Amino acid sequence: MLEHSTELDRAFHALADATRRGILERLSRGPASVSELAKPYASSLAAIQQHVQVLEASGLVVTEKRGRTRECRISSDAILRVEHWLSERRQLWERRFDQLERLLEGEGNPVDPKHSKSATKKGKK
Amino acid sequence: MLEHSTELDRAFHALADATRRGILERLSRGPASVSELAKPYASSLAAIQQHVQVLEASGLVVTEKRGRTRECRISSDAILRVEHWLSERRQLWERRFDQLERLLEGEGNPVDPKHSKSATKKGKK
DNA sequence: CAGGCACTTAAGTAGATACTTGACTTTCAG
DNA sequence: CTGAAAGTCAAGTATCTACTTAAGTGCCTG
Repeated sequence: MLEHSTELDRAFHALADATRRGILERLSRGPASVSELAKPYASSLAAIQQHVQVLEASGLVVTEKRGRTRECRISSDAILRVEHWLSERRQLWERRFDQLERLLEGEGNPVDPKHSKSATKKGKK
Repeated sequence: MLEHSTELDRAFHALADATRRGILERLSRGPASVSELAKPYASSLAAIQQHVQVLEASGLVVTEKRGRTRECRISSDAILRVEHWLSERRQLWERRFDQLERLLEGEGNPVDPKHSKSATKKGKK
């Protein structure tokens, strides 16, 4: 993977770091400046600013310069797009799994009880 | 971040690679062996196997050795946990945002039309 | 049981990453 | 105007990562 960085690449990469997730947690409680974001951490301000840049490049965070400070905010839209990618894959798999289960039940075969919970909550069609 | 790798760290890191996301997409359509997963890619089998190891370490994929092949499957549970982390942060932010908006409306102040869509769908209390 | 298939392990490498320190640039307060 | 505050930019460095090739290991098949 040394090539085209998609939005998802950047978003997941941004999320794959505990410091950046911590910044997102802080921002989920309201906007903050770079130095406010840096306070909980031992690292240098420059390090946190670089994290903010990564978050902004990923779209998960938007920022705006206000005088000599920079206001950082979460972008729900970008987070939603990541959530959707995940839930689509998961639902595709779960749907397939449930179909298979119904098929086995129809044939009278027993089903692995380890998974039966996800089967019992389907009332579709 | 050179220290404790949490489940989220590993999951997001696993997701931050297009090849691994491709593997997940393939697995969302059903289980597969390592060499089946490798087919669409130009890389060596060893490379794909390493990706599978990363995915398994993250919990997003579970595998089971069957004879001389290894069957790989998606774990919805692990994906769900990642989805939850994201949606909780997003919802926290959206709730805060909507509260602020209601507050401003109460004072008769205009609201940034760029965001008004998320304001109009709240009828709570 | 010989040979092959499907991984697995190991070692090595080029290219990212996360951090640091230090030098600016802007802005705002006095 | 002066200086401190809040960022920003630029190197430089220690790690990490994704890949590769080469050499196993264990399980079938003929």
